[in-house]
Amino acid sequence: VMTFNTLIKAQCKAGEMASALCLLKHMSSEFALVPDEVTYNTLMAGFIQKDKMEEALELLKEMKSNGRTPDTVTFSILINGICKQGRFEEAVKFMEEMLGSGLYPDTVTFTTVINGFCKRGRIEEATELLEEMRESGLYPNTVTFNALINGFCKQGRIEEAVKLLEKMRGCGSYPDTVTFTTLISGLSKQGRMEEAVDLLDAMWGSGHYPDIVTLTTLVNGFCKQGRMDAAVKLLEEMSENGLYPNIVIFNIIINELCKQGRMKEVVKLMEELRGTELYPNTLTFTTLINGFCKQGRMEEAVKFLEEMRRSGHYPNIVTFTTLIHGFCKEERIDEAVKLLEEMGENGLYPNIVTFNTLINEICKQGRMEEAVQLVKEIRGSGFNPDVVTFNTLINGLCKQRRMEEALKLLEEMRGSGLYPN
RNA sequence: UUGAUGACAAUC
Repeated sequence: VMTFNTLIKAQCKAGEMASALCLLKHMSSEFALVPDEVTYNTLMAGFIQKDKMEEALELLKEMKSNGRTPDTVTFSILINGICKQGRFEEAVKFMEEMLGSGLYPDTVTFTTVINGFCKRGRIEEATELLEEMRESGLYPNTVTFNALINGFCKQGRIEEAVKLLEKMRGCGSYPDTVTFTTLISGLSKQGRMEEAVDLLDAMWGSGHYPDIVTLTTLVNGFCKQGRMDAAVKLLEEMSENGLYPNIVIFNIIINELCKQGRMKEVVKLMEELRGTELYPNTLTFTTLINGFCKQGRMEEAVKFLEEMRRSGHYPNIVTFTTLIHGFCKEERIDEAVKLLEEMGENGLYPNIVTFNTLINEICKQGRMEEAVQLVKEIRGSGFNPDVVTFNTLINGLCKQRRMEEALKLLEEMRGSGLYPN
């Protein structure tokens, strides 16, 4: 069983859930092995990682009907799935249900929910949960604090994030490479590159050495500031420390070249990547496709979509939305619609960004009634309009001098817990 | 053998 669990885990890690399920079938049918808690937990975690909650719950059922009892790990996995969907009330309910079945949420369970709150910018609730955790006798660890620090950084609240370092020590945990990188990322996003580099320098003395993620974070920071030279210099320095560029670094550079409209160089770079160990991934291709879309060069964008598929990478929702936006911008609506249909055929569903893209297009055509109607439908299908949705609609109305309606939407926006930016 | 934290792509 352990052997199969290991194999199943490997498939899950590779995102090959169909093969993982295949292994589950085989272990009982061909080898008369009985899957255990670990088997099911592994599979459920694999599905959650791919945002496939339904399938995870299906496995939970199967697990129970095969006489296996969900344990603390099972609950943590499912709670993670619920948090990823932003359904925190249910997550908390799940934690209570745990207690009902004699299981106690542990540090990982709490950290999962704390991280969920942080990811959605709900820091205050995350902080409350930290207190609750301590009250119930559990010790937050480095991961718990890292999640919180990341939450503050993502909101641009770096000073508060730094303050958490002291609290961290007070709780007997210590910062690690992730802690430093999280702070460096926060500083970089604010354009505070000098401080970010200071922190990098401090890492060497702390015993928590920068890793490839730290490096990519800084390279991205420099590129976004338009300081490619600084990025390249850092890459050279770091290669002396044994840190070499990976595909993420190239994705960042490709993105920057695209932003500068240097498409010839990008295409050349892509060719140079062939025959190296750096394999372009979905993000590489999507970045490139976006570059061509932004230049209005849709034929080339589509050409790379095909190349992407040929090299075994599936376009995802971001890829499709990028192309749909590109076609809309060029007023080639028929082709945009065709892509929407193709998405469905590929088992991909529009997300809020896709909808915002469509709403924007409808607004630009001055069809405000239809735009508002579409938002209603989106709501009905379980999506929450976000800040961009409202901005798009408000902008559309303002362009038509329909200020009363725009102001009404502003209120509606506030009413649904969104902060106008 | 299973669960939580940091980097890169799309919309206003």
